Amino acid sequence: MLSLPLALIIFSMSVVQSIRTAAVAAIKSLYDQTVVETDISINTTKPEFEGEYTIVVFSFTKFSRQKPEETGQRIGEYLTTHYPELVTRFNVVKGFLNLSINDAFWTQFLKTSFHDVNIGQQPANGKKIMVEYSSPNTNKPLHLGHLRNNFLGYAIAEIMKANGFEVIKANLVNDRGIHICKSMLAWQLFAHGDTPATTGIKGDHLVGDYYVKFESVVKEQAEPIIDRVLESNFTDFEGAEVEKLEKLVTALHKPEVKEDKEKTGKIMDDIKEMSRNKTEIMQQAKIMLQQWEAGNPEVRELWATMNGWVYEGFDQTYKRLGIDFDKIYYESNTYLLGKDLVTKGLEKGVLFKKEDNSIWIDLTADGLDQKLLLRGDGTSVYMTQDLGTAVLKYDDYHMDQSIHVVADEQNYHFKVLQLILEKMGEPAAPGVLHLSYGMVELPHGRMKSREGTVVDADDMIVEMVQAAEEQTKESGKNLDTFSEDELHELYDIVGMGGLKFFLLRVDPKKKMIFDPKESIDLHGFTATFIQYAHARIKSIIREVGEVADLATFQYTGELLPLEKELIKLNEQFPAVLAEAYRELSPSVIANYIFSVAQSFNSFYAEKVDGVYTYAVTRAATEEKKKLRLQIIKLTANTIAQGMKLLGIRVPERM
RNA sequence: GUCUCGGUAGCUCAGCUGGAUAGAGCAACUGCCUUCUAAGCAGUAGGUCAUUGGUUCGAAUCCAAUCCGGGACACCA
Repeated sequence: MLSLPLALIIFSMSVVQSIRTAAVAAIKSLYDQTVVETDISINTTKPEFEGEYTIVVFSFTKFSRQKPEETGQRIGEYLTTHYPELVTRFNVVKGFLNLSINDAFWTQFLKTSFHDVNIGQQPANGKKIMVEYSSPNTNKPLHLGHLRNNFLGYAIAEIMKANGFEVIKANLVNDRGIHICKSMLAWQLFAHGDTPATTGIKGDHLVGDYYVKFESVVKEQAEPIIDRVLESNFTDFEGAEVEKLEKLVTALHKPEVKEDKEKTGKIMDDIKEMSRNKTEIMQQAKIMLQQWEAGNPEVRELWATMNGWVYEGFDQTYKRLGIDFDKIYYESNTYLLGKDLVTKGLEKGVLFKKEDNSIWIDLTADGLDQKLLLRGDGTSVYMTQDLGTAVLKYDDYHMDQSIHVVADEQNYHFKVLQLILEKMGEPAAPGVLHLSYGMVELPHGRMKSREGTVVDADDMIVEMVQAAEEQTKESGKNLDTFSEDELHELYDIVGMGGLKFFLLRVDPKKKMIFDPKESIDLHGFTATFIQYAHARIKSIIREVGEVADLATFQYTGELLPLEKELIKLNEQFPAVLAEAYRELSPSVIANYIFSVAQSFNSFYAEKVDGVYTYAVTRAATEEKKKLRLQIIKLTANTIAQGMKLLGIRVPERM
């Protein structure tokens, strides 16, 4: 085997990858057995054993026909003799082959990477991905749930970019429908011409206030109707509705239902919902929606004006959140698009028509139900619109993948959407991917707008930045050298970072509990902890100043444990980045960056007999100083880059 | 009812493509600031990994059943 080129190849790969390659060769040579690299299980070595990485050899005993200990011993010997530039020592415990990686491998990696501010960035792979996120309704301001969506979408887009994809960030704004008509109507009835300008209220909040007003009027007007229904007086209803209500009310009086709170609640919800639909103000809202669809100029103008207020408000919030989009779709422009598709599907025989002219798809063969795609009167439903926009987006960009960041309560909807696109043979179909994330709950349970437990996004931002300011002042730090502007920027970096990190640090798939008290905490597993580590490093770098020949320096002595540990952790960044992409999970990055910061803090603080073990400015030799400077620069770059992927800034000092 | 996701320390979460004595953070308790920032470090305590059975040299991880919790199953979006 040619040792020099091999060494070069190995130096250009990750450590784990190099070990895999070497192990495959070892097994081939020792046992004449061909194994796939992915069949080799490699873990980081437990701290109580010597070594950095461990090969699990149990599964090799099948073909080695030796005890695990012997197998490990032989592979270990092979690796140290044939790959000395990679593995210097080994030890075998049971079926675990612990490898000590050559220090030169680490220092070589360090030399080539420490100054790379774009560390982890993969070369372009020629593939295009659209990430659609945020997707707000225009009748209410953003709340905590939207924040998780926004941060997730943004971070996923960044992670995709870092993995070499071309990314289009898209926002599909739901700007039309009964919800916005509710706000418009209530504004007409009760606002006396108030605008954001005359009231000083942020546009999205003003519009949201009238939505709330609308709902309270509905509630008021529905009460007498509900009372009549409960007295079996159905004068407000007609036809099939009367029959349904009769059934519901009869059921309500059954003794077994009376005892069952859950059943009673469900029946009452049905009655309430039907009654709400009969209120005068709801009827008016429906008329307004019809007028909107008919293009009534007055309604359209009010609609444009109020949506304008909302967009101004949203833009402020997005800016504050540090979130942006490359393309904005409006449902008012796209909601009619699905109809053509449905016609096409009908011609192809994928869809079918019922007697009332409504159009359906039968998914029973796929274990799902029949699904309505077009109403009997020819108007579209939610699914029709989503089909239309999916096709439109594909026509616009021809992306390889289209990721929809949408809460997991819509899992069924997306399953159906994908299936329909597939059956229609749409080219967009294979690329559609639902990034389903769990809802954000408060310690007491779900946020409910009717109960006023919704946490407003703008309020949340203000609170977090305030908390950052208070805790900075309480910390007893010397803030004299900071200007007012610098302080405000710092509070912003810390407060916003805290909020983002808190929402991104948990696996997106899982629902999460948002405890306001905990979210304000600046200690432990938080953005602040990581930002602090970064600021500390920058402080050291400033103090050290320029060091000659750092870029070409490679340390040749022996590495101390935490020096090695930090380099090793940093070296894993590209692998972590790839995993975050595979799992579509920014939390992978968050956890990793935290462990890097933790590791640095230990490195920073270790002290024996009053002397810092890993001192940089006061290192015992010039070589150690250069080595550690490279290490901390690398660490700062990894932290900054990782946090950037999460949309979180890191301060130079704090 | 059917489908689906989850159940790990008092709390919030990692670990889940099977690997060594299950890890963090918070809360509790001990220590550590005259030397590069104590928003930190070192340590103590805290666990029938929901339960039961199975597969395996090896199970928190895979399979099955059960229990508990969330969500979905609209001519709402």
